[in-house]
Amino acid sequence: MKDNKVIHELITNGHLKYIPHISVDCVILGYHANQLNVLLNKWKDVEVWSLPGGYVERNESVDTAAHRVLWERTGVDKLFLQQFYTFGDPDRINMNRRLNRLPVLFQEGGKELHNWMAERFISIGYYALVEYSKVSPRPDHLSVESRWWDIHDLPALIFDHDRIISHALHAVRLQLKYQPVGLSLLPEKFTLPELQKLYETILSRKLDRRNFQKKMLSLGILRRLPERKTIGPHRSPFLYSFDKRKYNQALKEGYGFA
Amino acid sequence: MKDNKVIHELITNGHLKYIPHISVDCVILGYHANQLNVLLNKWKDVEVWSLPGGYVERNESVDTAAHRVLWERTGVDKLFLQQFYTFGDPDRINMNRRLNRLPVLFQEGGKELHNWMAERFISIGYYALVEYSKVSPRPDHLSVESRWWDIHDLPALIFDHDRIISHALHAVRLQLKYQPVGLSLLPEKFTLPELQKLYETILSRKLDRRNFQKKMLSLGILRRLPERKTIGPHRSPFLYSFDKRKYNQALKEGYGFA
DNA sequence: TTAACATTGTGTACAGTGAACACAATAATT
DNA sequence: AATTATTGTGTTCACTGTACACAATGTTAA
Repeated sequence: MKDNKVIHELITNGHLKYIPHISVDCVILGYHANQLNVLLNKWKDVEVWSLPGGYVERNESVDTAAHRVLWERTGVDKLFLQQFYTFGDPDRINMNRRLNRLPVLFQEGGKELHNWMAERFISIGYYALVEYSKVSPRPDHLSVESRWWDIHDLPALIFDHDRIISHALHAVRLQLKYQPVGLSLLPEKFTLPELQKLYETILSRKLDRRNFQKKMLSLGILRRLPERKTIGPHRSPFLYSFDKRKYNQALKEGYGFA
Repeated sequence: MKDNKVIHELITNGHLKYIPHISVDCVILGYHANQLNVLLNKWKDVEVWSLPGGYVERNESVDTAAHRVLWERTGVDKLFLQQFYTFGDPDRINMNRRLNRLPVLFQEGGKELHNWMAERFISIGYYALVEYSKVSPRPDHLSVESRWWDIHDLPALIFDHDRIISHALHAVRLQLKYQPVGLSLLPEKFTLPELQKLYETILSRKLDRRNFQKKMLSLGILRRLPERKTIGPHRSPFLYSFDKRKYNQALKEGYGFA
């Protein structure tokens, strides 16, 4: 198989290309059907899933590495990608060891292997918010499958990846308080009820429709379009789009704090 | 010299003990005379200063490494130490290159050296708040001097350490909004005006005395003592101490967000 | 002894924000 | 034209933060 050759090359010579002991893990959040999803990869030979991650090239910025991983796993680029925490416990690799046998990385013919990829890694966590429909999940060489999972109904995860995900969710909820969210999660034109459902999904709680509208409009990052959206036997809501200049300004400066 | 022997050992064999390419930098903030200070080390042979930092042992948690650095440089332990960002630009090492000659790490007899310590480092930033008087700054083996600097009047700093410091200051100010600050910066007993001056110093702006008192007391982390402090020809303010249980609870849970 | 002064302790008034709630407008169906 | 579900807009109220007033107090100077 071609993949196996790539893996072998990575295991034997990867340490020349990449910085050892450092990895980047991306919590890629997609929004669909009022549900918040995380993109996960299934490992080749064991029943565990993991966050899309990667290594940092010897002369590459960590931010760039995170963007590269995102691009390689989703085909999406130029996205809001936020570093949120660095996980540096030496035991993190053993945390969720419910595996009955070791992944290919760590063994060969039943014998435990020692290569640079099986050693301790300090992982820098990033989260991204992507439009679900624009993403075509692609597994990496170590994985057989890549797909979305409901963030509240996750499969068995490797290492401390469950902890990384909750950390990321916490960071996203915090962001919601003082920075805009939605540009990369909604289509170009959207209604206020649609935006509200996104917020409710991220926060896992209901918001008051009227207060939400007032608040969002007062932020000044939305532009009401002359069109409305037909949604059935009810009043048609206005369509809105983000004022990208003001959106990015709010993203940079925040609006929760004086 | 003994130091030179230690340095030589570190340069030649350090990579066996420590994880390469990873460092920890601590922004240690001390408060004194209504001034916020940062602890800096002066490098041995060049006119630059740097943050106290260190490396992560092969089987050591990153958090532990940060605590160890703090302990080694200040003699203080069991402190509130907060990871705030990881700096991973490959060029960060060259950012403030106003050096006319390279530090000893990077050269020997005029020739540029290539050892593990002179390579690229990804640095995990921590900040700590310490009581100024309890600290006895101790230079590490690479430094000749260790002392406090006014955070608003810093000397020439190596690498991107100026950027790390502003990041840290930003993080501390954010913490002030939703977590208590002061337990490690003030003596056991203190007055409300003293606490207020600490807040004003961190935020670099004046606060209203009356509103500040109301706010602080409403948080429920202070205990008024029966004593007062004599401060001169004026009314004597009450002394307070932190209710450590409630303080730590507020530190954990925060109070700015519901 | 007492007046002056700087500083602290406590209280009040007002504006702005978020939360709870009321009602009219509207788009399709009956 | 009536029905129904949903949206757009407005009102009320409690709470928080901000601005400001005044009395209490510890020392110094007259």
